[in-house]
Amino acid sequence: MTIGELAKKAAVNVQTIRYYEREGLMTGAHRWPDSGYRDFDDEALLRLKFIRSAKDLGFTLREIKGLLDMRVLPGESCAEVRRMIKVKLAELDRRMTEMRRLRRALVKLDEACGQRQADTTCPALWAIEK
Amino acid sequence: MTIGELAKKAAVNVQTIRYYEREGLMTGAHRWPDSGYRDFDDEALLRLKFIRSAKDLGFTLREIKGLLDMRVLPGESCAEVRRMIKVKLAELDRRMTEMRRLRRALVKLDEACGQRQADTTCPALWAIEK
DNA sequence: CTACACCCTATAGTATGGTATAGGGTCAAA
DNA sequence: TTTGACCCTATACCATACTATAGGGTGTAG
Repeated sequence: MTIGELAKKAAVNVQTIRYYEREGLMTGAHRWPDSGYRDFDDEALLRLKFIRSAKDLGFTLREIKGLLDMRVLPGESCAEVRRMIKVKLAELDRRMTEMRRLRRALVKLDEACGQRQADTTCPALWAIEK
Repeated sequence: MTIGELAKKAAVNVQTIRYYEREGLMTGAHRWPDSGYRDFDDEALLRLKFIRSAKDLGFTLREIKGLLDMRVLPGESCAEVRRMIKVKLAELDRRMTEMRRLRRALVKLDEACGQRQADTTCPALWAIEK
């Protein structure tokens, strides 16, 4: 598929795909020899969707590149990759804990809002988290 | 406490606190009349820590300002705030689902790495998520 | 009373992650 | 064969979120 088709399917800007290529996140797309047009396959679409969802989770492009590069080639040891996976899992767990904390605070604020007297002020979110 | 003490306690740069003030995230600190020095209390520290942890979760400063401003004053209705809380909760839940998905993919990659033959290549992370 | 670590404002500079534009080539339908 | 929607590279520009610097004042320990 062309870069325009890929962009449409993944709901990203064409320039963004070219930018990801420059930054080494979308690697070596096949090119048509005559026109020089890029030609993407379904794997490229999966890869691009992965990049977007990881970015949505707050990972930087550098971190996402790290995730994408987590591959062990034939003959190599996987010790290093497995160590990196451990680090990423710990980070993910830390974030999920923070998310649950914020979630609890929002629910509490909602309850406090529902029960408050008309002449009082809602508590602040930062004051709810402990 | 002075801005330097606050910065140290929250592990942020002094300039960052002044920047948050300009952007309306750290509101009206008390000032010493003679020197014009800012004077922060423990609430300011809580507020600042809240900003940092929300930022760590991938929220933009604009969104964090929205969270901080979610207050209902005496006499006002809380309907609008409660609607915003609902939106934020939905967003948080969507992100947590994505995080669990990435977590599962990482665990699977770890397993695949552990079981692979020495002459094969590890699967890619983007290919594991379905 | 001076030296040094702090504080102030204002403004400039940086990194990240795009987005837009200029200037030009390609391809398919009418 | 021309027209319009696409593609290419290179470069400029933008918003966000800081971070540093210039130029100046404050406060306290020796």
